[in-house]
Amino acid sequence: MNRPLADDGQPKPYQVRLALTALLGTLEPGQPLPPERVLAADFGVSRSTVRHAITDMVAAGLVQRLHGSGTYPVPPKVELPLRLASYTRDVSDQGLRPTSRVVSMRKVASDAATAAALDVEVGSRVWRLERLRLTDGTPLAVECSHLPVDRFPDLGRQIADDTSLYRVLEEEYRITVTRAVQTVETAMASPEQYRLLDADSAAPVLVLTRTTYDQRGTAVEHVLSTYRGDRCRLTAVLLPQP
Amino acid sequence: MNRPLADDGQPKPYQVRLALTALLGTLEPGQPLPPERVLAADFGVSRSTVRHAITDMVAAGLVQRLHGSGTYPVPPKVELPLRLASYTRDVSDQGLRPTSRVVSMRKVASDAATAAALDVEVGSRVWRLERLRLTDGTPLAVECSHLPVDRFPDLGRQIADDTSLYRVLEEEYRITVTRAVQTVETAMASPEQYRLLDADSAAPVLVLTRTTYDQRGTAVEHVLSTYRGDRCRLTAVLLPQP
DNA sequence: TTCCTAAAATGGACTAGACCTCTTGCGGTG
DNA sequence: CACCGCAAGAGGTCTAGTCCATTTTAGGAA
Repeated sequence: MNRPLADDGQPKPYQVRLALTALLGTLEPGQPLPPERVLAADFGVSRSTVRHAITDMVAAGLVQRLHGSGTYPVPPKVELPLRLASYTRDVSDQGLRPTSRVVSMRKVASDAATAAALDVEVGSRVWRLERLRLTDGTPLAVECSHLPVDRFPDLGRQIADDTSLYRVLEEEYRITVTRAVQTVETAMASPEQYRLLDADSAAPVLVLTRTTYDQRGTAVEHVLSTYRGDRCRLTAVLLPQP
Repeated sequence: MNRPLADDGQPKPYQVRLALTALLGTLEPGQPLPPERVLAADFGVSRSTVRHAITDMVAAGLVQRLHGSGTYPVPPKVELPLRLASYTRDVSDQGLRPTSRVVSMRKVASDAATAAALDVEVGSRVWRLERLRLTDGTPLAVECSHLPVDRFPDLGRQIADDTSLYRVLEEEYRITVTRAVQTVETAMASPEQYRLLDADSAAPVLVLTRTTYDQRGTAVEHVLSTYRGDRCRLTAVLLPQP
């Protein structure tokens, strides 16, 4: 098959991307795109240009690359409500199966940002709980929570895979989270992160930071979550300001 | 100056990125990074690899490229509260000067997504208002609003640069927005968009869609906004669910 | 001095290709 | 039939280079 580009003066990677997006619609489910080298020959561009286009499509969440196998269409995004609920509920509300894996759990000295958020002294002991969040077995996010050790001394023994942190706080420490401040921004993943997320090195991620407060208004937890931008969309319901 | 990489097995663009991030801290404000060709020679890598690293840093919001001039550090991000307030207020609350430019204003036939959001028939006439949002004169977002023509017949004459749409709705049509549903996701910008935004073609953007409802619960407006991911961060205050 | 122009320097957009790792599938071996 | 090994083919990484577009700068003309 030969499909040379009708060059319209737009950047070539963009033209290739449009052509590939159209091609996607004609594929059977589970069928990969033609190999990069074939596409390069067919379109009359270099393989680098094809890779540039596909990298953009990966970032846009249209396709995923499987090393050694091929480039495949991907299923639609997971919806993540911006609300004060647990990851478990957010995901299972969509009929997907949420799981968590504890990557690491240890005591560290708090850095400046964490200390400021939790209103403790810089360098004081905090738990650092790093978890991998999955939907239907596929990695969606890396979540790194920080909580003061002196308030939650036994947390290290109370957390395991698929344990809800908020449930532990409620049942073991009688703490209910009542308010949170959250920020959202884009970034590029670090190698450590995209390794855990099984994602492409060029994939943009959504970085969410959240500080959670209890019923007395005291900061309980400071979280930094890194979501695969190609696999989720945040939603929020906005109401008038006081 | 010669700073060859102490290759640690990580991807070279990542090593270069770390080295450049460190270098950033030593720069005087307003001073550019060394030219790409110089960095390539200094680090002992190809120029493509340096460009790859810098592209990641642009996406991460650390630097900006100026064609023909150099690659410069960039100021910190604009905070955008996820709340039911106007763009004007969000930006001016941070001591920045918000302006808007009407890119186009015309009547179109509504597409499926817009029709569903506004609860009108597919193909019915809607205003399509495309505006460029700027802070201190720098492009931040492209905002494309859709409103039903039959409810707002004279909107075309009532909107100009720096006009607040919500003020027109309130003063001319006695409509107050009381609720909105918003989604956030990442994407890559189209050439049209990054031209307007004066951004890099590889820059990820935050795509926000918002449907706004009036005091009677009727959908008033459907907006698709494309924000430069390197220039803003969204914030939200979360409260318990009903 | 001031202004214009041409050259130099910079980022932008590719191409062509080498070499790597990982997956897949085929064929031989037991 | 089951298993293993290997080769082909896929994506991953990186180099070296060409030519273009834009900005900056230096030098010459007025």
